Amino acid sequence: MKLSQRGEYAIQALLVLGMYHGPEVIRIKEIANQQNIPRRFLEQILNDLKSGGFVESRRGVSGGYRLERRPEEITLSEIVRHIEGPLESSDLSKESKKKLHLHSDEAAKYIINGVMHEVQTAIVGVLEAVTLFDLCEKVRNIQGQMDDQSDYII
Amino acid sequence: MKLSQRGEYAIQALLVLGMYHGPEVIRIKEIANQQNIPRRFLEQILNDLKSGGFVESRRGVSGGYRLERRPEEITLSEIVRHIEGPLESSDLSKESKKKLHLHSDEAAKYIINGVMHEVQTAIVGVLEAVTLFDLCEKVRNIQGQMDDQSDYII
DNA sequence: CAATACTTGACTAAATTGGTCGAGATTTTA
DNA sequence: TAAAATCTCGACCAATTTAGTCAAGTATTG
Repeated sequence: MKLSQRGEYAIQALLVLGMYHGPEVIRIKEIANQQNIPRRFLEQILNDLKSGGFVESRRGVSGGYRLERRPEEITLSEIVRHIEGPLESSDLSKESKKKLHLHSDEAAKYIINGVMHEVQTAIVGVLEAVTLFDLCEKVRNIQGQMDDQSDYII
Repeated sequence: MKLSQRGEYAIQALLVLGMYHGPEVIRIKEIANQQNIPRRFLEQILNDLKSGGFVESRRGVSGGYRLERRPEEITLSEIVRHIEGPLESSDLSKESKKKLHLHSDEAAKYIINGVMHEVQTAIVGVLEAVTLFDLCEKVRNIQGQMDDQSDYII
């Protein structure tokens, strides 16, 4: 599984909002600059994240975005699911009654689908376990290392 | 992760070849009919599988395809990797020296990449553990169930 | 040599991806 | 209250990928 550019940008944006999480709002332009994301594209993405209940916005001259929920309550699987579409496709193996009326191509598809469902479960397992907060921590960690060197640029 | 149609067809085709594995060769048309795969498209796919070392072919009037290796030696991860491209993208976290010269967008990308690498490892873990032989067994199983009912069609 | 089957490479239509853009609606602040 | 800054909404667009199709060729068998 590879993340689409859109997906990566979405997580980057949420990461910024997570790092500076508080009552204050952050302008789209700041996020775009800091993360080097095309501004207009980011608008679209943040809008999408808004309708997904991840962020809320304020309009007007001192407007911007902030997280709607706390970083520790936002899991990566939710984000990816919202932005890239469903992580799990319908599991045919649940409909075990139909199992007895399969043509041989259906049998093959059925079996393959079963394995792919295992794969999806594994993916969700990983993504479920990581919260936005976790990601922020990691970023803080490597930024801490950078402080030790004191030759970095932000 | 979702399989492309091409990927699903490839596995279906290999499954057929696995089920009837032996010295004999199976015609493309039979596979196409049995699995309901567009014939011309399947040609392309089998060709690809051939160059990947999964199948071998015989030309001429009694030609066809057969597995080049035994079903128990072909793992799903190999198939998917060959047909859908690399399962694992380069792991930035291995290059741990660079870790100290990251702009903040690079830091974010770096962290995200790390998690996605975990995801890929999980995916490979599942696919690695399943051989073509395993899939054949499963198909035989549900076909056995169908025999018990004796109202199925092939 | 005729029929059958794989081989190769070009071609195409439709969907997806990665953006861009214009015009409008809101809110702040001078 | 008007200007300026900011989000909002939907349409638009080019490039890439996906899912096939097709024609002409090569090999093998009977």
